[in-house]
Amino acid sequence: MSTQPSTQPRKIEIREANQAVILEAAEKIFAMNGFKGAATGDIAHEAGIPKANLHYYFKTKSNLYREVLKSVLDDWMAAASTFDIYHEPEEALRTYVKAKMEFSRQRPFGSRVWAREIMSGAPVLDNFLGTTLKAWLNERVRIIRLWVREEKIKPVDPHALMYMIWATTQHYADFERQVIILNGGKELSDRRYRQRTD
Amino acid sequence: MSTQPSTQPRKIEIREANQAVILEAAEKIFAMNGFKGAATGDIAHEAGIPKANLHYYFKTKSNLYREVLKSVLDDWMAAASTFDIYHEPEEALRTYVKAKMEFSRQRPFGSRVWAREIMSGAPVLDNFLGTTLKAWLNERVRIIRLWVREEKIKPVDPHALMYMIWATTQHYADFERQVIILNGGKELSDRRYRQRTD
DNA sequence: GCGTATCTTGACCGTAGGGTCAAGATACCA
DNA sequence: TGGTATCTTGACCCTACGGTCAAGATACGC
Repeated sequence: MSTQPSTQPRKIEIREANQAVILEAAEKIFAMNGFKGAATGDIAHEAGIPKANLHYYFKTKSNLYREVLKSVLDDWMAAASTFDIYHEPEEALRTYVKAKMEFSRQRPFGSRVWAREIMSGAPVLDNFLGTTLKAWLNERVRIIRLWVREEKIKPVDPHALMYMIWATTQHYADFERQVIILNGGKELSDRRYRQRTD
Repeated sequence: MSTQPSTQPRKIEIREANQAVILEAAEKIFAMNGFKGAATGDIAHEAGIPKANLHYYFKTKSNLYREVLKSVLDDWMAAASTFDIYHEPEEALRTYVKAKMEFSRQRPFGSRVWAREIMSGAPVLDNFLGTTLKAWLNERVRIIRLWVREEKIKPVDPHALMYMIWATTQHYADFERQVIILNGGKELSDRRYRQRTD
């Protein structure tokens, strides 16, 4: 992307490239220490730029934090949308769980930022949880209830099922350290969880 | 406890009472903001004492943090020990899951301190995870494998099963805010999870 | 009541951290 | 080649925070 001579829109590229670098660094530092515990200086250091430069692109720490969360949210919702690709319970759940596992594996830091945000009382995400996510969950709950009524799956509490999926998939991102230590450093296959979901 | 006139060991009582108050406040603040994000001033405020007094009982923030973790650990291990009360899978798992749910419900802050510690790379708990917990887990894994071999339960990956239990029970403490918002403020029964564990 | 040990607290210190600024460097367009 | 817009950065400011201190208050054994 940046190996081209110097023909196309450069200025914008600089801006976007820098923002991307900062966002990535921020995601990592926020994941490590939470919002209050994260230092903009540390983020800048992680991004390989001086602190003042970071503040040139993101006015405040809060702004930066919100941007990180927004970005994580997008991925989260993308994973969520896979729930509706298939109409049969087996396929739908399997696909969704797989997408969520992918998310945990590919954005462990983002996942942890999310977790920390919720643990802090969701000061920023509160609104999203109460509106978008709640609506999404209600719709999926409706679908699951339908499956149960049609006897396509064993009777389950839909909320409990969704929470269990979230909890388990998230566990591998958030508690990575614990899992790694307990497994003696090995990685895991994710096939098994999908079996247990229905 | 403190309504007695003034007959028994008072000095010690003062010390212990104050330490208890501070520890409780600390658990809450650490749960909210993590180790780096927590301010000793905030903890003191939460405990209703001046900051200097807090430092009289706990020399450093790290000391205090370690004490909180140790206390949480005790409860965690107590819950763990219920695994071995019964010898049949059904009872053993049911009891264990119930104990873990109780733990999540009664010490949500402690649970979050734990989670944050792990998410930060377990700087303090690292040693515990690698020794005590690992040993404990290995033994339970052995037991579960035995159950599978004896065909007492369906074949499962023991590690995956334990992680799922941990993840799900912990979810209710750590993501309390999310669960509450999504449920419109209602509490939950815990009966259902036990069913889904085997 | 007196002396000693413990406890309490406001004031203080040094460093760290969020954010600003103004002077220079770079890119781009004519 | 010059001019403008964007970018870069060291130095700086101010508040917050971890931790100390010393002077006073309290408890308690004698």
